Order: sequence, then structure tokens, then C-alpha cells
Amino acid sequence: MKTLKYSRQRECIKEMLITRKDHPTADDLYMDVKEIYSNISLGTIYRNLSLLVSLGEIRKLSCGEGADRFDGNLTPHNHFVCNKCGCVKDLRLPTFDEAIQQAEKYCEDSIQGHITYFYGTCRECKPNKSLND
Amino acid sequence: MKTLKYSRQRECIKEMLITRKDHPTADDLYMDVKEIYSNISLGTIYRNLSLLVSLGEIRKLSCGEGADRFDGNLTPHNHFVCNKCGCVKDLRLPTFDEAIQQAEKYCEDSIQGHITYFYGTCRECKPNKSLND
DNA sequence: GTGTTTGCAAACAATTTGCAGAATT
DNA sequence: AATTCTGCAAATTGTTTGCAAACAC
Repeated sequence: MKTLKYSRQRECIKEMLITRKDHPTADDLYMDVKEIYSNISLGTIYRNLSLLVSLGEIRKLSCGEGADRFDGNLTPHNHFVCNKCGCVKDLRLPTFDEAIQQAEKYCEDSIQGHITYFYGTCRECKPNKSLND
Repeated sequence: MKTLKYSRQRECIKEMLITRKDHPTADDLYMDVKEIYSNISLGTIYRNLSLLVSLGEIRKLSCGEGADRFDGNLTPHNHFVCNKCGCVKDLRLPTFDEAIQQAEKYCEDSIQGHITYFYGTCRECKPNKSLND
């Protein structure tokens, strides 16, 4: 009985999330959307984010530090979390993705998806590195 | 200047965590330890868990639902999270672990570790399955 | 004795919820 | 008209912190 109705706020949240290439928290998105719908509330942000997650339109990342983050990119990819600056970057690892699919066959529980977080120090936070920063 | 001093509470927490094969939350451990040190406080549990994590003696799991969980098993393994009952199980996938190591070489950020969560429906929650439940 | 750890309670951060009114169909 | 969605504020959950007393070295 629960029909989904259009909401401009929800559209805006999703649009903002897709536009940003980083992985914003609910509060980050709240700031963004507030520039357009100045009286939007944080509750609406949270409600719509969890709705979009359950619809499979976006993804939630729980990196272990601070607030959850959200990702509008549904293509298979992984995440790198810097344990110095806390940034979260996309990480494309095709060979790894293959291995995952293979791995899922061996499992007796039915796997529907997976999230991998790589932890380390990002190149910006690693001062003694002679690479093109 | 910060020397580590022995604490029976910390030992007990670690012991409990290693004994349990599941992945308890701070509150689960609080209940466990309370049976032995009846007036231990939840703050002590949290303080020691984060200390043990930073010492690398245990691991923290943030599965995306509810409280963080903790794992005393340091051997390389992965985790399966049931999105029906919320249980978290160990998942050994040797071929997958190899792929991870390979993947880490391709990354320009220095990776120090990784955590993978597989999501799905566990065999206990999947009723229409003709396996030995 | 010095420095670390504890229990307790209060503080804090992130997220969820109840409700009356506004928006969508 | 019926139902869903919103803004607001209060409630809830998970975790951290300040402090005086207890403990370890």
C-alpha cells in the first residue's frame, strides 16, 4: 500500500550526491541542499537517504570513523579510507572485482553484495613520497 | 611517556572477545564482563576496546547497521552480514585474500589493511532452501 | 609516590521518530 | 480526498569525556 510520491527535496538530494565525486555525510548534503531549499531539515535528509538506500539507488558507507557516508556511484568499485585525514576515495580494481565474484560462488549463504574498505595513508598525507602530488 | 599498565578488566574483555566466536558489540561484552566484574562500567569497556584496537590486538567492524562490533581473530578473513537477522559470520576465502594482496600493489596510496563485508541472506534466514539447517 | 585505569554520570554525536501541516497524486 | 512527505523538535542510540578514587608499578 505504500506508493512512492515525488518529492523535490529527494530529487535534489540525489542530484547533489551524484554531482559530488566525494562521499558526503548526511550533514554535508544538508549544507548543499540548504542552498536550494533553505528550510530543509536534517530529518528529511536522513529519511530520504535511507529510502534511497533501500531502493538501491544509492549506497551507504560505514567506514568506522565518524558519520556514515553516501555514494551515488552504483558501478562496482571499492573505497580507500585514509586514516590520517579521513578522506574516502574511489578505488577501481578490476582483478579484485573478478575475485569477489568467484568468491561469492563458494559461499553457502546467498551473497547479494559486498563492500570493501581499504585503509592506509593517502598520498597527500604521506609527506616523504617522491611522487607527483 | 604513556606506559601501559595492567588491568584485569582489560584482560577480561580481551579474553571474552577471543572466547566468543561471534562478533559482539561493546554492550554484549559489557554483559559478559559484568558476570565477573559486576560493577564494571560501559565506559571502561569502550575505553579498553578502542585501546586494544589501536594496539592492533583486536579489530573493529562497522557493518552499517547498529553498533560497531569487535573481532578478536586477527588471522586474515572476511565477514558476511545477514541483512535479515543482522548476524555477522566469518568467511574464509583464500583466493579472495590473494587477490587483495595483488590489488594493493596497484594502488598509489599506501594501503595498510582492508575490511570486506559481504551482504546477503544467511542460510538460517533463507527458508526455501533444502540444506541441512 | 607517580602515572594509569576505573566507575560513575554527564556530555556529545549521529540518527530516528511523532506530529501537524504542506505537497503530490 | 487520500496518502505521502516535510519541517520542527524532542527522543533515542551509540560513544566519549571529566573527575575523584582505586590500582599498578
